[in-house]
Amino acid sequence: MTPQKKSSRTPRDSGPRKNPAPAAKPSGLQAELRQTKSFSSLHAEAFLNLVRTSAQMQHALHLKLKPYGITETQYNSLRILRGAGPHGLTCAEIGERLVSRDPDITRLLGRLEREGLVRRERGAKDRRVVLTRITGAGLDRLKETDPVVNSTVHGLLAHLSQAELKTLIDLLERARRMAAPLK
Amino acid sequence: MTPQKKSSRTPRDSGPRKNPAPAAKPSGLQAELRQTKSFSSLHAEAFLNLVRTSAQMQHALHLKLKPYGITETQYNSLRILRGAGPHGLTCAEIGERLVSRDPDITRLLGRLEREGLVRRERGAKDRRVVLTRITGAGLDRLKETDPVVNSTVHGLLAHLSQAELKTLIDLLERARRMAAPLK
DNA sequence: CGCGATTATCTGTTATAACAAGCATGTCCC
DNA sequence: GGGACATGCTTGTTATAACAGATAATCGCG
Repeated sequence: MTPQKKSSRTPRDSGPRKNPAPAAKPSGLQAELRQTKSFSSLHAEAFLNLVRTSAQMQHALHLKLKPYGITETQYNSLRILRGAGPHGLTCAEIGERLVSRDPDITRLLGRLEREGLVRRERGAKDRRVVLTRITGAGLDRLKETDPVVNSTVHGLLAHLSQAELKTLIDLLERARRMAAPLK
Repeated sequence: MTPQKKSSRTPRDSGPRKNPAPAAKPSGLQAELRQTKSFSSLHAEAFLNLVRTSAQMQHALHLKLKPYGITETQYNSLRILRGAGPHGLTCAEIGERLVSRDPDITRLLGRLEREGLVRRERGAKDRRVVLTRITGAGLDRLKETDPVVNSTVHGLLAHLSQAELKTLIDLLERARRMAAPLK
């Protein structure tokens, strides 16, 4: 039961805030989000830009992949398995290599197996592990979707110069250093 | 020799690279993902870095917010509602301002209402819309979580200089220009 | 008014994400 | 070589994301 008690406290007015920072430079994201206040710090602004840009691009890619009946994570997994070659990989290894974390590799692979894109098999040496390999159908699916992904990603970033891309990559890698690895 | 040929400034190139030889320039992300092949293009490398960095930072924030019983999107919504003041906002307006898209604002707000953090009410003038306002309890929750979010975000990016942050922000905003707005 | 088109939100349904507990090996150490 | 511990995956459960269709109110126009 939610007490839902009526708060005796009226919502504190958010009226003219007392000048928190020099809002001299109206930021682009601030306008996009129709925010009235300026960001509390450059760190916050960078973080929000990062998350928003990532979300927009992932969404764009998602829309492109949808007609092929495959999600970004599934595509990512297939790429990983193709790269791993015929030996296959364990669930843990796949998890480590995924661009963004998935706490349930088992069912992710289960879905891919149900569609015939991968095949799973208990390890012969260590019977605890399950080795997953990509199938011919999986390779075909990748062959079909690779150009879509490549051209989408390229199209999203084509307006930046090589130098700008390198700077961006460098900054992102350095930014990531303080974030704990996804576990 | 690096595959990074400096062709004339046309960003074309980045054709399929079959070169299985060890990459001359081992990128940081490539090592992180234990990839054997080099990235097919700078665009792909930038995209993957972007998505991964965003995911790691969001995950870090998620872990910090979890003890307070609130998700990132919920926190974002409450911030938006606090910023909007006592007039409240419609579902559509909230959706526009969310940093990352949520296709189901109704139930997102429903969960917040169930916890007493927001209150909803049909618009008097236009009875189609539902105006949502933050409650006292919602403001309290924000007061509790704001320092956590601020310090987390700050901690994640504190090792970058102001100039680097500004460059990063600028590049992200420019990168975003080609991505369709989240809808 | 009344009809159709539009807008804004809600509901139903399915799929996936997240977390926690469980089960089957494998390893180590006495 | 047998029991405690570690490892690797699976299963159960709940919450949330995603999408499509339904519902309700408003607006434009004759």
